[in-house]
Amino acid sequence: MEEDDELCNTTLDLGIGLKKFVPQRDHDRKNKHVFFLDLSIPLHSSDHAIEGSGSGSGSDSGSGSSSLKVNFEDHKQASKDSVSNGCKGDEDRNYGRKKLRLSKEQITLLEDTFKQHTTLNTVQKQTLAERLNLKPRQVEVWFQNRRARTKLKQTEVDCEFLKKHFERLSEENRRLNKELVELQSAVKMEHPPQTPPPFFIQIPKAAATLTMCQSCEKVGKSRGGDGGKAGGGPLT
DNA sequence: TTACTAGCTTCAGTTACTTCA
DNA sequence: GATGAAGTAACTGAAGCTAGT
Repeated sequence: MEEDDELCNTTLDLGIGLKKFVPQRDHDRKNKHVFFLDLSIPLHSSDHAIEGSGSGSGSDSGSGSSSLKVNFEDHKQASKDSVSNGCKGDEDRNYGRKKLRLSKEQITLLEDTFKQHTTLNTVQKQTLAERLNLKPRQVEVWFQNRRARTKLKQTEVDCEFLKKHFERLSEENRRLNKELVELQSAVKMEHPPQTPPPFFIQIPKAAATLTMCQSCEKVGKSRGGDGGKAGGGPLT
């Protein structure tokens, strides 16, 4: 019943289809066609997804015995001492591409900053980079990836919500159809000769042949059921 | 005013690397 | 120790915006 309450307090405004991407920020004015799943749902879970997600994979790992361990340990120490940036190579374009593992402290500060604003201007980026002993480019990349993770997480939450809502509507549709059939048979009993033409409420074809995005499939699989997978036809 | 260009930013998609079971 | 999956830092390319010419 908690779900019911949640639904009751929720405004649903959704659409699935192909449309022009509507820019949400001044600097985000791409006008390309994208597949969208547009929801205006104030979900508690959404907030959680944004606040509690990402980068939580214990980056402060002290294990490992490769030569890189030295770098990580050095970096950990360095970030504590604010001496080294732990960055390998002089170029941003690092062809060796040895990956830096950000320290716990660095991630904490990045996360805190991200909670305040998900994009940084040049000054903010520079300042943060100095505080973290990283290059501005690294801060920029982290924010890019963080935004991507947030978006993915949000999409998963939205898909999950849509799935539940669809199931709820399907159930209601079944119930109403059943009720209709019962009423029709009752009317038939009373007025056998003048039977009105029967009509049925059907689930829209498009809804019945929804193609699941990867995120939804993931969620569905992780829940162990059939995931509410409904057909395989592409959306039109 | 319009057209072009350079420099910047963002995003989506991908790659490469690390960690862990 | 080998291996595959998951997580994520870093890269690439496309596209939009702005300022300068």
